[in-house]
Amino acid sequence: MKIATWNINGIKARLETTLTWLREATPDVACLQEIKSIDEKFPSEPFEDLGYNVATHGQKGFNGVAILSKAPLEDVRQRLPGDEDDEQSRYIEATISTPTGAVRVACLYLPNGNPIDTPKFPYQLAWMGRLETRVRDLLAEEMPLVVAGDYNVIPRPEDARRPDIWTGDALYQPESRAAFRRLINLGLTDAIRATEPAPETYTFWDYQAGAWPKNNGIRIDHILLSPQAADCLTSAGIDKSTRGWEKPSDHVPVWIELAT
DNA sequence: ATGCCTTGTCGCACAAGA
Repeated sequence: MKIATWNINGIKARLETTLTWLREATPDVACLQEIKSIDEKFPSEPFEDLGYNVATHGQKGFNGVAILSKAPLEDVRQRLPGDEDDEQSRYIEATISTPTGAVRVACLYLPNGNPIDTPKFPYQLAWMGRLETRVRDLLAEEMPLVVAGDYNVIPRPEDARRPDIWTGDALYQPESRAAFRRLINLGLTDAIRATEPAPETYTFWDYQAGAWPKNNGIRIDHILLSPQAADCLTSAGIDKSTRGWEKPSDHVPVWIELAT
């Protein structure tokens, strides 16, 4: 079973690109972030034509997440628990059944905490605390769990081409990196790290200042696996070439293959 | 230090992204 995640930066602007990638990569499950669309306006039909079931949690203009799955989506849950006043659409979960058992897939778009001297940074940290609580609860169910998405966290210096330029950025603050480590320390496996990809392969390159041609990238899109899922991990990768396509997203897809 | 691009918005400039 191939499970992928991609921050597409707008479904309206990226529909054809997303469809092209799906035809080439043929993931069984695709977690999408920043759909920037309300649920009613999400173009489900072209994805259904490719054989996908669609579950979305969108909002107007910003944010928004979706899960596409060739197998039926069960027990879909929208919103991250822990703050009833949080109006931002950044989280959706579903169970996907396979012949050998079920996998719980969580698709997230973790808040970008910038600028760090505004309420956005504590919102990011609080959101990460809620995520830790939710993952702890899901781990207790002992079902294979895949937590995939745009984490907006650079975990380590080697996850940036130039870590020095990120020192004042929310993505690279000691607090957000510590929160990411706390998540990992619940017992999750970072699939890309576990499979030792080529060095200096990132998942995001800014549109500005020639970041892509200079390979001035960062690794902020991650797929974290529970022990039951990590036991099934056979390969993982980053579809870097999509960044060079026409009208690209600034993120590229990350994927895993599970032997289920 | 800031903008550099890109997207979406009841556009005609601005917010937000990272």
